[in-house]
Amino acid sequence: MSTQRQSEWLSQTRRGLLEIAVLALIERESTYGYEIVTQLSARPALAAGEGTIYPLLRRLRRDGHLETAWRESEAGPPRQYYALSAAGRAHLETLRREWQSIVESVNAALNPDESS
Amino acid sequence: MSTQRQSEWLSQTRRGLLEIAVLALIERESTYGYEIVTQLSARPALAAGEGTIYPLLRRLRRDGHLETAWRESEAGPPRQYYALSAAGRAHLETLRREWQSIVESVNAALNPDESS
DNA sequence: TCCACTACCTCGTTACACATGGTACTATTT
DNA sequence: AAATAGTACCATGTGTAACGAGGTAGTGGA
Repeated sequence: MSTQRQSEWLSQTRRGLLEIAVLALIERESTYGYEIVTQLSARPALAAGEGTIYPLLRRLRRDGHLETAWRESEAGPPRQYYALSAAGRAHLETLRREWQSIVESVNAALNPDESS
Repeated sequence: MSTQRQSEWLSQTRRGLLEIAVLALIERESTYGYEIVTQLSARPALAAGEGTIYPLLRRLRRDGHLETAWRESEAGPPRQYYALSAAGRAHLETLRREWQSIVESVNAALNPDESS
């Protein structure tokens, strides 16, 4: 498989966006790294390989936004499940607001004076 | 003045987004670096200092997306005006589409099954 | 003369996406 | 029994961009 080559612009833009997307996925349901990579690959704009997702997850845990628990799988190696901490939920709410603000700003720049 | 301290997340997320915003501003009307910094500072989500904008403009010119011309100012030092090249216009159209796709993907992740 | 504003620029730090490659367990095929 | 494919984790090196800090000039007013 291997994630297909993305445009350089997309690669740069994904920074931060992946964080909000991953937090949202985990908010929906506690899950693990490999599954997140698989889910994201369904959306080309957010598709990211393991070399991106695993470091991101460890970073979010390091910063106290995620809690982890090892759980066995019926078939295959054990999985490390991630869940939002209280701080993580608050963080996601902040990012939601900032994301909203970014979308408005970029759209405003793209569509000059959309009067009314 | 000096651009006020932004969140780390915003700083990372701005990558690429600044490019589309700056190209859109220049598409609207040929302008120069200092003016762009001033205009962006009106939108906190996209506010960026000179240390960010000037390198970005030079990068866009280097890649053939912008053309430049020095023009005198009635008061103050001369200004370097930027305008979109044909390649720059095409590039902006591509980014518009990719941006649209990103917004849809992130919103879909943030709002699970919004069944009409 | 000094200060503030305009307008350009460079450099060093830091952070992150990504490709590559590695380990290990399970299940299926030969 | 050995090989293969799929699952699931991880680490390292490279390249790029945002940002802060600092520097150079020109203009105009106190």
